[in-house]
Amino acid sequence: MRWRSCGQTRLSDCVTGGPMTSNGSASLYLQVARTLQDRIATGAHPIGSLLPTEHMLAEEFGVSRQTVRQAIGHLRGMKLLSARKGVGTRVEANRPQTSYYHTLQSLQDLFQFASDAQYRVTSAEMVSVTGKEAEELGCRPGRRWLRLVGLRELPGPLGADGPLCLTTVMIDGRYADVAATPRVHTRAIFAQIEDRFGVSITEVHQDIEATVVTAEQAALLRVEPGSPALLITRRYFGSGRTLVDLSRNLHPGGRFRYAMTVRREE
Amino acid sequence: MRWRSCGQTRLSDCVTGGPMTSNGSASLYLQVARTLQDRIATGAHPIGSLLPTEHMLAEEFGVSRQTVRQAIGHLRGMKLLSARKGVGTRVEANRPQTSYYHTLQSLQDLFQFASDAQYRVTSAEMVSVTGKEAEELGCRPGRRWLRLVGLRELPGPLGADGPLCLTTVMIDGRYADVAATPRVHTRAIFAQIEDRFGVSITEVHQDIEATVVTAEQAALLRVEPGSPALLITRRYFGSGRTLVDLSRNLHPGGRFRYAMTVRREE
DNA sequence: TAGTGGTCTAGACCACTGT
DNA sequence: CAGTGGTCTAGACCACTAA
Repeated sequence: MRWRSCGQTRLSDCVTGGPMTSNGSASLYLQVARTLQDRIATGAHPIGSLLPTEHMLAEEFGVSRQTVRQAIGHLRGMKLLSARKGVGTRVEANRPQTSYYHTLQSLQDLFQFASDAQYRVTSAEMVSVTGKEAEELGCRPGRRWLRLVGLRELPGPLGADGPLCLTTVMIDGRYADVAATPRVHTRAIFAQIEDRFGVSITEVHQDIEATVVTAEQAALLRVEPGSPALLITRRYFGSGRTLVDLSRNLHPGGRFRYAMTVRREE
Repeated sequence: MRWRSCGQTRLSDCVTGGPMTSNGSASLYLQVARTLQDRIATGAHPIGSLLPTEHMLAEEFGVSRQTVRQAIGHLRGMKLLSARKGVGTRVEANRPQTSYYHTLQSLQDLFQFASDAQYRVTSAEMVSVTGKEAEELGCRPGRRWLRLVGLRELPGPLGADGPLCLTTVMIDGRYADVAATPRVHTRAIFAQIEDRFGVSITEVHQDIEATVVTAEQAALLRVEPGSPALLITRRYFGSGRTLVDLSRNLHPGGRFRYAMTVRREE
């Protein structure tokens, strides 16, 4: 069935005039968009169905096809519609979903310490992962990964309070060259892999839990054994959801806390 | 000075043909966009400067103004350009900044426990905040807030392991009616305030730190004293960055961890 | 092959801005 | 006021999809 395949609709009949919306002077395409949005919201165009063609809508509303396209473009921006060449315009959602975003300028913002922090690697060894560790890395047992262990600390007098965290990194063997031998890193491991191998990190999974430090960890971090700490595990995924590297950061409680702000879209 | 105020530029001279980009068949507006992007990247159009007018660009490239607008719209979507009616098109950025997003369907997703968890309030008292507490709430001393103290727990047998967390909530006195007396809440406090008072939460600040539970807290949470816990503080802001409510959640380490995924835009 | 959305043009008028 | 971007039109051709 075609929706109103004939006959013309005056936009002034359709636009519901809320108290805040001065619809009288709204652009034509916004009036069209609003009308379509109302129809979608009321179920006249169910989710999954195809909208009338742009040509038909143009005829119905008595506007040019370009104006209809602008209206549809507006609703596509709101994820209410999607369009495919040769097919049509599909209804994707009932109403605009108010979602909230946590925006990062770069992945570096996941780290919440100064960008000049240094990662001093004390041990770098190639290992064949087994059992539980292979499972954590999402690979078959026997695959080779580079394991780094070290401390992250601020340079100069700022670092006098002790290390920021104790960090263990597992790097897929393919990218082991970035840190094959122990040294001091001033750039994040994932960033070095991105640059050196042209891999692009598309997704990061971060996991935060509370724990208490063991005697051994306490000595390295220069805190009391049994004191609280945040254990932050990050998994960096490249294209195809393949794990590129995994880092495990143990932050002494007193020296660190994780802050984030979430904003409503728009 | 006007940039190339006269003379025409053939697009085929401008588009740099990377190995992956089949530029030969790219849309005209994408070729224009690419050319402009190159010029911006190379500093021919410095950040903060105005682009030549749409009319001039159309003339220069030998395309219609609509096509230039499409190209500019493309770059505006990438936050490289911004446009103001009556003024012009301004260069905002050097190159596309790859930003990453953490998307939430709703603020409920900040909570990482089952949505049927109950908040059992054991104490609700109106207080006049002073000193440090007033500072935390960003208000003058003497302002009245409602303080709730209680446990969040799962209903039925799922809750047998003990409470999910020990939660203290401070509610701006204006909205105190939503929880004036101790009772069991099945919906988040902020959501009740949103519904009841028409306030809309536009921003949430979340703060995660590690701590160890005191003897008193341990008894309530049914864990060992000195065991690790996550302390999650959330500040809910309404329009104008006014604090609507603040919640402080103490999660026993073993029962809880905070997970989030960040994705590259597009 | 018929019909879709994607692109493109050459015009036109408008609201807004800065002088 | 002149000039800007924002909107709108009536055409046209194209690449793509599904029958």
